Amino acid sequence: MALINENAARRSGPAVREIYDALRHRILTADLMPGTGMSEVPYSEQFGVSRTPVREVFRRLADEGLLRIVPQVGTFVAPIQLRAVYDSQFVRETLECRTVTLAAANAGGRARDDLEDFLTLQRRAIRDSDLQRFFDADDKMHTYLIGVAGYPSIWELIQGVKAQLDRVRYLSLESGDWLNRIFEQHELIVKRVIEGDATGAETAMREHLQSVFLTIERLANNKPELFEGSLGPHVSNASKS
Amino acid sequence: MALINENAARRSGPAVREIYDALRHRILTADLMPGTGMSEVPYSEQFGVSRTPVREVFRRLADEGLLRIVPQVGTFVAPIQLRAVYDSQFVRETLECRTVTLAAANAGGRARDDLEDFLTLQRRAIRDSDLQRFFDADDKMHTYLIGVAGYPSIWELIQGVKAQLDRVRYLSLESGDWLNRIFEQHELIVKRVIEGDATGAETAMREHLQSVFLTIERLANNKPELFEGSLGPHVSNASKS
DNA sequence: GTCTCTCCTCTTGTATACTAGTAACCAAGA
DNA sequence: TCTTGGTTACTAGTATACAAGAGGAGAGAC
Repeated sequence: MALINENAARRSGPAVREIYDALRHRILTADLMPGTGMSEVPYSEQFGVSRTPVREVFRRLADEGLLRIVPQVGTFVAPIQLRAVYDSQFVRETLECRTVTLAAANAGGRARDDLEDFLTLQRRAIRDSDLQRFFDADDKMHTYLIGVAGYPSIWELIQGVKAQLDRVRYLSLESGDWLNRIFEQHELIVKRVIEGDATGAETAMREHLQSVFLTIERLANNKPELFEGSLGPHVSNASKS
Repeated sequence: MALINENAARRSGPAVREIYDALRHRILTADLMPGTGMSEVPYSEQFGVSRTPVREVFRRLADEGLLRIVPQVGTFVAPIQLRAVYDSQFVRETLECRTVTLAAANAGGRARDDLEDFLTLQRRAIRDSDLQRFFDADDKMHTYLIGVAGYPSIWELIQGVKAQLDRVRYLSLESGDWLNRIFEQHELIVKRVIEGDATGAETAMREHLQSVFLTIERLANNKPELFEGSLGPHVSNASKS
């Protein structure tokens, strides 16, 4: 699994790494829509390599829940499973709320400067309406906070889980005002971390992450064809053995 | 990563699945010690298959942090990285403490019966000194509690993270009295979940998981040659960009 | 004795050929 | 018209062959 080791596919040959990054990005940004057929041969031709590295990439993306490999039939872009999205949100929220608490306890003067730099980056990205750059700066800030908490490597794990959330985020194509609201939430988080207000930071982080989650539920209601599984909240399931 | 989709290697051909299970178990139980060389050819002969499925298994285990693939050189059983162990513990503790809180809120009459069944299984395993059976029942109970909380699929994620902890657990070869202590902790958790005492259940779970952690530090002190990286606790790292 | 260069062997990375299973299509019959 | 049978095309799974790099052993020079 992704924790522990540096980056997932980055250890392999250059072909694998490149193809992995490209395909993952195309899936997350919904350039490849859920359900799209993905058989190995066309992509090996497209990237100018043999089936082997493409196959390795497919396998890895399937492990991440982004592809679905059906033996002897084909490989398809996985539908967005609402259950998986809910679970991913739960994991991310639980871990990041805990780490931001620790971050607030740990943050020193240097962290203050660094965090303000991240906010500046985001402010500029909004000014230039550069969504990708904003998302990058967003990710970097979350990564940084987890590092300040003392557990930098778990960002890798969150990254994997977050893939499901990002897919929805890109699909919902949000703009303008929404970015400002996210940014204000970031400001509040940073403020409380710098102040050392652990409880307040946790609250701010939870509200932040949950507001992103609202986007998801809105999309699930508007475009149910992209999803698989019911929308209902989890029910206590005490009947399993 | 591993969340979202059912089991990791279970989707592949029978060869891959079988080899994956076998090798993973051998690594976790320290039958294959950290540092052992693992080149592809001998194992393909041993399992009577070609390099391809073995290679796929190696890559998957490398993703889990159990193998380390060095291109053009060889593949080795990964050393136990203390940092990774600490991080794994953090993730598991954070997630399971949260889920047990929810479980305590959700648990109904059926859960009560099921949980008591799990305890009975464990009691018998201890009576028979059957370590493997105890570990299995242990895992099943944790899985069940996460299911009651409403997020059954995140057990997959914890499972992956837990691999690092399990390696240490098997290496330290604990016995007798230790099992009883674990069992008592389980009893306390179950008791509080059934009572609906969310806070109490969380506390019990945290103490339970952290006690496993003590084992780790003991082993790290006794057999440092199996480990890689320093033993010190995490330090706030606010210097990263 | 020691250092260096070369070559050989072993490793993983990649390409290609072969196997086997699925599904869709089409035709023949009721 | 519907059903059923077989044929065909396509898929992923596996085996094997080849390429490229790392590392160690051994020979030679100093």
